[in-house]
Amino acid sequence: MAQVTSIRGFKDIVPDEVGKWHYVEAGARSVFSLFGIREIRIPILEKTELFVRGIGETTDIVEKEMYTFKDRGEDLLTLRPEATASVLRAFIEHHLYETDPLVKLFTIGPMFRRERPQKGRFRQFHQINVEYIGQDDPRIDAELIFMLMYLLQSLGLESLNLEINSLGCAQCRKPYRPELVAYLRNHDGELCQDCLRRLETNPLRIFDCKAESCQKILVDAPVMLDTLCHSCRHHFDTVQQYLGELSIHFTLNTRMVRGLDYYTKTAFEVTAQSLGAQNAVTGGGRYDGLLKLLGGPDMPGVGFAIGVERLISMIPRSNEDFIEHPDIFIAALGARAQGYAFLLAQALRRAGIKTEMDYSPRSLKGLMKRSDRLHCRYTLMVGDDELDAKNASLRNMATKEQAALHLSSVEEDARSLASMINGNNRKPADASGEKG
RNA sequence: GUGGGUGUAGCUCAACUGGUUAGAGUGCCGGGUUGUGGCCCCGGAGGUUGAGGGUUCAAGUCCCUUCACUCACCCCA
Repeated sequence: MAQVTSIRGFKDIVPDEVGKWHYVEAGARSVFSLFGIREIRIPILEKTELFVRGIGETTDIVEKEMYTFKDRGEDLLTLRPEATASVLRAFIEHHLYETDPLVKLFTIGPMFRRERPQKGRFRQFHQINVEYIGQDDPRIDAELIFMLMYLLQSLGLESLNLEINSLGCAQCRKPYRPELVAYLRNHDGELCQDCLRRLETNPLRIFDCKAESCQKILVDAPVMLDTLCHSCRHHFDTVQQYLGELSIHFTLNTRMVRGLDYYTKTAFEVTAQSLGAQNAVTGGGRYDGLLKLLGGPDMPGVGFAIGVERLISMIPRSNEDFIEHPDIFIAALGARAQGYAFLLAQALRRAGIKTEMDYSPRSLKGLMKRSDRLHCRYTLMVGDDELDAKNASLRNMATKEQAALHLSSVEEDARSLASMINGNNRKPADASGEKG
């Protein structure tokens, strides 16, 4: 039979890799709790309209990357390509703005975009998403960025570049856009094919173009930052001031634009060379008009998304560092001993001891070898003889020391093994403290 | 969607210009005297060489088609 394989761009996360995922998720959750950011869980499927309105009709995501299909009725549904639109939809739907002036939310989960896979880019990928909704004080932007950098640093990531920019508000953008378009029109002979197209759809993104000819033109192009209105200017200055006081190093990238239409004012990205062409670990920014656009109250918000696969690829530790090892392996020889081992294993697990055993009749050597391969801390050796003599031996795999264990009942044996193992588990300071 | 690169054992890779039964390391299973792991030694299992077709006395190797993976463009986390 021909085997069925996974879908292109959809990856399995195998057991050896899962440890890093737990590490990242646990690290994120612990930082979020310090900042009072609460979890929200939202559906993977939404009405297509949510993303069309939220992300923008002319964006690449909406135009050609979404997994959209017709439900049995009429509704067009889409597998979410990002989380912000859904989080805001839920925020509005549950009137969360009535609960607190500033609502801080995070969510972790898979996103879907039908792009050609490459390094750091998959069709199903995962994001850690944070949104601060309700207020637009520049200190909120600064805190969000501070929190993000603190999280990345606490996960052990190095050589990251934080870039920030301001995209202005609707008012100050209005005069800027025609100015930029006019400038580019004067040079349209030198623009690449893609940029000629962008000139019509979303001229801001020409700044992202990698073609040298285009970059040359952009050197003298008018920059958004120079045309910010008074309040946007002040907002951005304050963000930078506080980042400075928090010792967050950043570079001002006046040419950074984000790919989603909803961003306003503060925009930021964290990139890393080692990621290859898809070098952004994180991106985010402010989106002050988005809630209203989605039919909610006219409230400001700011947030970011971390690409979990990209983040994980940068963690400077091996998968093995995160693999959990069993406390004890029960090496049973003989049919009766195996029966005893089976019951003892369940009792030990109930007592909180990570326990392994083997269900096939193997030699003691084979059992020891398996215990070793699993990196068990102890091996309990018990054969039919020991069972009769009520005496098994417990081997410390690291020190090779063996101690005799008097057997009575399964429950009793589990209890004494558990206390022996937990006893040796204790740190010296703890142990001395409890001895008295 | 467009280009480049690569598909051989579970994993990492060999196999001169086409030439016997496609190899090695690692992992897995077993053994090295009776019941003690890591090191060493020996043995074993495991491949339709991604798939399909073609050229040839002969194809892992050459040609065509197709699929997958991968990197880049594009785009973004």
